[in-house]
Amino acid sequence: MIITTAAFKGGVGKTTTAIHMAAFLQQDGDTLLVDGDPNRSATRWSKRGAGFLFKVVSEQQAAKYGRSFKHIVIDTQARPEREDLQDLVDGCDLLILPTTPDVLSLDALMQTVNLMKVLGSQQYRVLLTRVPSAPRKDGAEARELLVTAGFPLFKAQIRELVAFQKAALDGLIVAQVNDRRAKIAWSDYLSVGQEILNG
Amino acid sequence: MIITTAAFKGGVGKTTTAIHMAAFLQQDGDTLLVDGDPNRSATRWSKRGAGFLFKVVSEQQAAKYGRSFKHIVIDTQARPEREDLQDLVDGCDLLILPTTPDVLSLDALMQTVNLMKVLGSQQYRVLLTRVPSAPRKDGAEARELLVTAGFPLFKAQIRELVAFQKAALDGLIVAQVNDRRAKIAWSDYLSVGQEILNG
Amino acid sequence: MIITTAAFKGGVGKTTTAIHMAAFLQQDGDTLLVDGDPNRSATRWSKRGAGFLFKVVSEQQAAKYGRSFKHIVIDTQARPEREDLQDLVDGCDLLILPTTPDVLSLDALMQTVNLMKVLGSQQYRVLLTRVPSAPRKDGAEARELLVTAGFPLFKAQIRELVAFQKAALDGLIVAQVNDRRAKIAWSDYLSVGQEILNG
Amino acid sequence: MIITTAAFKGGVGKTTTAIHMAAFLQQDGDTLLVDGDPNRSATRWSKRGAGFLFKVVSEQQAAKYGRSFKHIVIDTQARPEREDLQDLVDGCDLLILPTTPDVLSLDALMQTVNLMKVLGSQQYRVLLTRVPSAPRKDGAEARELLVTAGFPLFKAQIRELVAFQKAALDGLIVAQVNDRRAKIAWSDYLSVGQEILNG
DNA sequence: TGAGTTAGAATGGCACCACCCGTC
DNA sequence: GACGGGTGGTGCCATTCTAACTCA
Repeated sequence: MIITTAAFKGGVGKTTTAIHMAAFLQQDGDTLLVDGDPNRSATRWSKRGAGFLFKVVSEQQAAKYGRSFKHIVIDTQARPEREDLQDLVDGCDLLILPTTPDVLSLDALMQTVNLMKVLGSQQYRVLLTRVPSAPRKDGAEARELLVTAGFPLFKAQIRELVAFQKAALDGLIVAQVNDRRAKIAWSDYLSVGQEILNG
Repeated sequence: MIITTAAFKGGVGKTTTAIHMAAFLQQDGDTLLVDGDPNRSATRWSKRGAGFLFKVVSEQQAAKYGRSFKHIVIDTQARPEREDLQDLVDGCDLLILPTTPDVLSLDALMQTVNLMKVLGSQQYRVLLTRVPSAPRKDGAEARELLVTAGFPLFKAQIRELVAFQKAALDGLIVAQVNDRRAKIAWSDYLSVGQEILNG
Repeated sequence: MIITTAAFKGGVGKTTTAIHMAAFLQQDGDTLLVDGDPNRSATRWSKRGAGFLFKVVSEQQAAKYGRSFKHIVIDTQARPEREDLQDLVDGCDLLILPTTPDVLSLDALMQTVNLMKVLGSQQYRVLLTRVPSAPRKDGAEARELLVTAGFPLFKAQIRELVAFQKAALDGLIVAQVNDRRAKIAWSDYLSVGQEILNG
Repeated sequence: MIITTAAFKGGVGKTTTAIHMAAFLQQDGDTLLVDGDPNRSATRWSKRGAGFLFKVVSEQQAAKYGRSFKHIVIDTQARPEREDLQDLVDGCDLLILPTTPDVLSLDALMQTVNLMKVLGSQQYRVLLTRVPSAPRKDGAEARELLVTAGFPLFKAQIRELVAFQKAALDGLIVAQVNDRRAKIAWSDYLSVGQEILNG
């Protein structure tokens, strides 16, 4: 399975999503994470820690490792052009578009991919990330907005928790982090993964 | 005075900073905000509301309006190349590099602009934005990290408050927002402005 | 079902009524709002916000979308001529004539549509809008006046509340507005809708 | 002196303003009020009472009475086209555009007459009418909005008071009405008049 | 080392108060 | 002059999360 993550704005958890989707798929079989971000965020994340179970390579190395992995996750550079989107969709089994529930991110998302709404939800889906907890209603409001606008949306969403910060800092998967809510954080991405597998 | 905002990662408050610095300078004289972001975030922010006191134009219109304004704020596109940075610095009186106190943002910042540390703090400065409130220590830790690494840093920093979300949603300056903490949010940017004026 | 709103004087809540009747009908099935007002008030209202659940189109587009919607609400231009009224009635299942309980509005209404009183209340009805709260008696007096004059009148009436202002400002249905009395405001239009359904 | 009132939306106090400006000018010399509104609101207002000190005629009679009056006030029909505006301005000494401080009225006003902002404030001015009293801030906010947008605005504004309703009901000038606040209501229009005379 | 507890901060909801107007 | 109602402002409380502390 090939999963690609893309975003029109930084800071929405694109790299975090790519890494944890790779960790999820690794449970099922050997997985390759292709770091296409010019900042090399995923690679540097990986190098801070003891390494992940899955392999992280740059875009240039992707061809070489190509088909020796059961699953591939591709973390693309930010701000794809509208024309690139179709290419991204064609190049994978599922394109994940993470977005935070704030105005600027939603605005950039909706402004750019309105034309994609004709595609089926099998090909791409929007994932709400960094959702603040109650009593804030950002998540619910953003969800309603996106559904009204006709975007295919994951039922699961990713909470905003410090465990993700610690994971990035320590070079770990969030499930391995020493934090009281690490399990909860990981369960969010588990839900996303199961939602993908169950269609 | 010409102030430019740039960032190596989205979602760090680059546009929010540009808009509020323009609002600050407008207090002193007519100010022009040049929206150089391909997402046109500042322009769209402006259009959601009743308009700002300062004028917002695209990069293409910038030359035309050029010198009829006392102050100019330039909101650049995300992810400048390292070579562009010197150009950005040369093209303004002060380059503001906003960053959130999380690993990925700090990582991208420090990785890219280490060469700029030879420049004086008159020419560019880093601004910590979206700083979580106590008991989280992200702000203090990031501050210590940046100071240790030798970056010129604003003493002032911008809190993470919903008032900024409401401002973006309503197309207003945060000071005009109907929110309990709107005054506090605006005072953060006021501090930045005064820090600039006082050298 | 096709509902049309018309008024002989602006500022009586014609557009507000059209939008909220569309929101009411949308609960039952896909609804189309045809914005026939030259000021494009409904369209501009819609565009200020994140969009409504129902679709808003101009009069020119109405034919195209025509029959793919279960319900249609038509917001006509102000000040129809007396002869146009019969056409308006013929072109819909129910013609709603909103009016505020002030002399000038009532005067314009009664002066113009006296000839319609021969029609049954199945075809058109007057809706009192922007009714001030007690101790003002404007609503009761206007109601008595209209009943005496033989006009079919909705038992329900719409209060004058700032929530409606906020809804117009934010591009939302009044039920979604952040206001203490938003629920009350919406219940007024709910009553109108139920009164229509119950004959 | 010739004063014309026009509005892009009904219910903003256009007729009320015309009548009271006529009453104000009558203090200085014989005044004619030309009722150009198809609803004949001013004429009907006049006939409900014992008559005004100034004369009210229809548009068709205007030419006949033409120059035998020192002052003329013209109450035009609602919703002038943009092209008509220049004609309206040319046909009088001062064009008054009354507007209520609500979104829909302000929207219609600003949408239509942006092109007039190049004219001097000697030729037309916007008058805020039906301004709610404290603690509501509608008036102040609308004023700030209009000033920011560059419209010439009367410093004076007309409060929303029942005295105006009673005046319309009884066919009187608001100063003659039996109401506790009638004097206050009249003083609002007095301020407008004096503002006109003092330039 | 791990679990439970407490303090601090921000948000959202609710209640209370002051102000103003209109009616009696 | 008293009363009722809506609006805006302020203050209080419950919720949630984080960090620090305590205890086993």
